[in-house]
Amino acid sequence: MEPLYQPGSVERRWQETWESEGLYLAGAGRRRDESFVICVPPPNVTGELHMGHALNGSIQDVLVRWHRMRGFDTLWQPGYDHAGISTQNVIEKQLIAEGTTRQEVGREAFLERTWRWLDETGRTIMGQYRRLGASLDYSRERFTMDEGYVEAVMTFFVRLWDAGWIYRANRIVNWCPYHQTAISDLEVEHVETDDMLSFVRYPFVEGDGGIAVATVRPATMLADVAVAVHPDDPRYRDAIGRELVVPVVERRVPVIADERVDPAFGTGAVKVTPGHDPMDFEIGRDHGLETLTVIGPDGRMIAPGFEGLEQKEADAKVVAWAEERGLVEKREPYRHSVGTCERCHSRIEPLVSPQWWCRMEGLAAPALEALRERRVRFHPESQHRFAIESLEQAPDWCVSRQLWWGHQIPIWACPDGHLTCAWPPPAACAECGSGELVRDPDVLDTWFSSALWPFATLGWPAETPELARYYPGDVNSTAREIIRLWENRMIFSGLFLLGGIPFTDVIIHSTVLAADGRRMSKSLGTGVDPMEPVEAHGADATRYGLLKISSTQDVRYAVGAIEEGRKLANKLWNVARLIVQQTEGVTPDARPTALEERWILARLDAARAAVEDAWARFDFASATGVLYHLTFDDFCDWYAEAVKPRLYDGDEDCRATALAALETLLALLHPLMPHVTEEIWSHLPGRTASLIVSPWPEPDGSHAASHDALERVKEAAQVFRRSGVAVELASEEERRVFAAVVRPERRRDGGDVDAERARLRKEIARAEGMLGNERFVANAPADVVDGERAKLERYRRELELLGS
RNA sequence: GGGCGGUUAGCUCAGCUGGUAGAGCGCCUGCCUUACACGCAGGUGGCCGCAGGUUCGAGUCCUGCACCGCCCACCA
Repeated sequence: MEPLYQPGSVERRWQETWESEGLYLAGAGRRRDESFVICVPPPNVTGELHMGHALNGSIQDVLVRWHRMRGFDTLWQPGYDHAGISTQNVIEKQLIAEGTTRQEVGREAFLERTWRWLDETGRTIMGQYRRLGASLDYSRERFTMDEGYVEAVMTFFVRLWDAGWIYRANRIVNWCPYHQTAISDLEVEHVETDDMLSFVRYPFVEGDGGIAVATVRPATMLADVAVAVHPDDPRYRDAIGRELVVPVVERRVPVIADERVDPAFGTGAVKVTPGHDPMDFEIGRDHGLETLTVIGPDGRMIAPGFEGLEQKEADAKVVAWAEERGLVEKREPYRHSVGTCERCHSRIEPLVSPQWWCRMEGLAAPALEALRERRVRFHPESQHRFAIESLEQAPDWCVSRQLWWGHQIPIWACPDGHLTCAWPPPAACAECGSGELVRDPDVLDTWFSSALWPFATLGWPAETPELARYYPGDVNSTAREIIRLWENRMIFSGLFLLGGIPFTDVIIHSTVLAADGRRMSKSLGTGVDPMEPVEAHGADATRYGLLKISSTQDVRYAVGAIEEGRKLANKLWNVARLIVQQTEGVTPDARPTALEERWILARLDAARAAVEDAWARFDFASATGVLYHLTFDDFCDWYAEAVKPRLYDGDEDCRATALAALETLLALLHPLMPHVTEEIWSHLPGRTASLIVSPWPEPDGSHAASHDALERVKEAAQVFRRSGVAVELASEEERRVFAAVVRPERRRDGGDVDAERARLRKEIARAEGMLGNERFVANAPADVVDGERAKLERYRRELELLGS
């Protein structure tokens, strides 16, 4: 064992060993009937591990390893998401770079190419999880487009259809002109954008004057079917019911009244364009207006006379036309937020198009009940409330996407237009028996399949032994932004399809921001690859650091925390060297014969309880803190220092206990820092089984009383080190420990006695002040008052020892 | 515009149901003491964002204000 712990080679070696010896497999080390199940949030097949994954992986691995040591039948389910739009984006970019398009290549060839690319280049994240030491059961890796998984997705859709919750509707959707597909509200990213706001007057058909409207998109005037004003707006009250002429197209449109119009914005009058604006679509629907379309699926104009123009060109043409006729009142710069596609950042085009929708009431109700009854609990509590609110307000789910990469919708149409929804693929139309069926070209929203992850990975809809054993699971851990997209949908689909919740606890972990507080993002260049600290400081250190900084809110990435982890690993390694070197041929055995032995066993016991409590509350930062101070302060700086002379002397009880105490320390640290603890474990005498499947330490409350005695020694040592004055100790044992810790050769004479006296006088004055306050003594809890009395007494005693 | 959270030592952050402020890093002073200089011992450093209130006592509870984040939202 070298003095400097080198994580790199050690960690890789153990990662290979653990996996090849089957210690990551579900059920490894199982000693009891209960199971503990977590499924990893399936990362995109095309993705790389980012800091959020690394934190989340650390969280899940700690819980899995802890439960495995406690004897649970653990399963940590790995796998990937096919990530419809994201993956298709990658392949489409490649095609464009090659001078072609997906349309030219064709659907079949495109899909073939995607599969080939995935096999060659995708699926890198599970390798990175391995390097982090994540003990997933890699033998069970699943993919949302696996043959069996497709069965699950199709079955889900058919069940929804049979329940009557799937319907087709022509609605205005968020249309991405680049991907040429509808995307959900949740996939739209709003960005502040600078635009021009144009005020254009629409003349009355009869009589003079007109009404001016404000618009940032003059081109959409071509599809205007009305002008709306607020019913109570005095400026326009008389205009309601009159007709206006839309410039350029010279269409006659009515002035209508609608409460959704904000009188304070612009001119207080809104042009109504149901075909190209979400609010206008609703107003149009409610007033029975026609829906006109002047923009095509590629975002270019299709209006007569404007065909093929970019919208900006069309805007200019329309404004020019109106300006020539003196209808433009003014144009001014205007900053507002514009929806963009979160994948390609194209400006979202609100377009009316036919899509498949899923009604939410029937799905949401049981999930809401489960949340309100806390059968599923989100942590922290604020996220629990958010999950409930999101479900209460969940709008119908647009499940169709005009993509190729994904699960094609299992609906077929016959020449007469009858629809058949079935799986496996039907041979004939369910209504007329026609065999000429054409399948709907759309695919399902990616989240439609992710919603099934906790049970589709276990073989559902087949009734597999895994499903019986591991469903429902226990914990799900994920990022905040995914609560509505994923968590809520897993809960309602589990309830709908299996009649039971998929897990009981949802951990919403911190978002890891860059060190300067900005978001970690590739485009900003603020991202940090988690493999960087793993290579520099080790996987153990990285896990430690990430959990140390984690909290219930966003946190800043701090290398310092990871360096602290590296120091902890090194410290542990070295104290183990000390003990291992002095205990050749000794059998570990806790023999609490001396004070320092009893004390460290009590400290280990207390730390075990604190750590268990913190893990169980998902308070990962507290747990790392407890383990850090246990190792540095208690084990190394006090216990190891106190015990050294007896260890060198060959005291058998001391040596056997030191080994036993070290073993307990290693076990407590293992879920957090598996590699360094396993490496040390392997150097201990008589060790054959891996620490992974070794039992978690049992409670042992028998030594708690030694605490006070050692605290007295600590105080005496501190006073001595500060002032050079030796405080008298009561027992032989205490004096022995004192002598071991404050070694004679290190004693220095003198010390700053005056400073120490001044400090004590100050403390005494403070305590006397408090105890002199009658109301304090009368109202404060007894232990607080007693604590102050004890402090006061001690300070006086110490002051006396220093002499005045 | 709505909702949630933050403001504590130079930096990053802990402080549970109110009891008189802590950690790590940094800085200062000693130490290469045969486990570890990725170390040991000791120390410096805070009107706990601002203003009120409740209380014997307030980072801790209440009210208002000021900044800073995040999420959500159809303001043309």
